Amino acid sequence: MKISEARQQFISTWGAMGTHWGINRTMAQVHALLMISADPLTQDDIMAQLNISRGNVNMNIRDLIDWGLVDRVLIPGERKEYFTAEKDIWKVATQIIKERKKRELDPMMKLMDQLSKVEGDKRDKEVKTFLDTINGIKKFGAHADDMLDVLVKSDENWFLSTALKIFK
Amino acid sequence: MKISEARQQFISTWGAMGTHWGINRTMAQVHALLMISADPLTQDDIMAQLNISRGNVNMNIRDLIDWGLVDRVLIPGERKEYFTAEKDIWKVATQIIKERKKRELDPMMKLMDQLSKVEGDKRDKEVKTFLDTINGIKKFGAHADDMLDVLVKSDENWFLSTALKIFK
DNA sequence: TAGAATTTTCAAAAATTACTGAAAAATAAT
DNA sequence: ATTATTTTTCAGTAATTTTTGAAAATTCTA
Repeated sequence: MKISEARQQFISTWGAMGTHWGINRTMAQVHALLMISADPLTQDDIMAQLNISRGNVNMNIRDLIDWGLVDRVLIPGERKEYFTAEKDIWKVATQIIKERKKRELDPMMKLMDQLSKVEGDKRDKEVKTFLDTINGIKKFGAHADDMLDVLVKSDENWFLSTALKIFK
Repeated sequence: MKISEARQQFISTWGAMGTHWGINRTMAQVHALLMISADPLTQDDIMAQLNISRGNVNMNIRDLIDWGLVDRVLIPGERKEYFTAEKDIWKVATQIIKERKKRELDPMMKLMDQLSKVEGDKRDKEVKTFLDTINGIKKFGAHADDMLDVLVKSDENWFLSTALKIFK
């Protein structure tokens, strides 16, 4: 397989995978392209390589920056903005975990706290089942939260080697 | 907050969350409804409670069964089929992890293996960056695979308490 | 085996989400 | 301050995904 074909394949698959993870196809493709690009790219480079419009590139790049996965790079003497992606996959993963925890787990747990205050007789089967579910999620969420914090704060080698030694 | 309102809120939020996780809104809502329902429900119950069509219920229920999150229940003497969801959230989580590993991680790793065989001079910057990315993902994926296996096979209390004791 | 109840399928419609491209805003150069 | 370059916005359009509902298939009953 030739390098150009392999690159295409990677971008396309990473994009398809994105849709399974609540990220839109194009955003994942831009990310893939930047990950395998040795040097920073401009909006025009990305437009050309992925065959998408300027507006589309602009919006997805902004989202990627919000996610902390892409950085603006200033090249001295150049007028245009350049963009580059974090290439260490462990850092990419922890960054995604950190963001999703903030955007999804935290608000979900806040809601569970509210819902667990529902009024009603706990001997009522409907109320009991509801509260059991909510409280189960609360407990699980609290554990997950703690573990993800540890995971995100630790460095790759320490975490993975320790974890595997112990759990395997 | 009254129980009926709380239930609605839970179903609606769980549904919205689903869309962030590559699951469609309705499928997540059906799952939410079944989790907080004390007794098994029929397709008609679900249609009525979520205000959706028969075909929609049918397809989403089937998907949930494929995911291993919902089971058909036979009630003696009843003609209709009943459905129920696993209520232990740890089991729900491990089931989802197991399925996603199979559907997403495994094929992705297979692709990385192929792509790492790309032909080209490793001193070429383009080739080197590509291979570094691919190999990084391979290494990361292998670790993740091992850890998820342990996680899925262990029981909740053992895993969470051991993990927290060690890593906190 | 015929008829009734229930489930499944799937083409068409609706709803949602993503993309384009041109105009406006911002930034830099002269 | 004017012009040139680049970035950003966003209304309209396109593409994709989800939902409906009625017909077909299946399953059960007698």
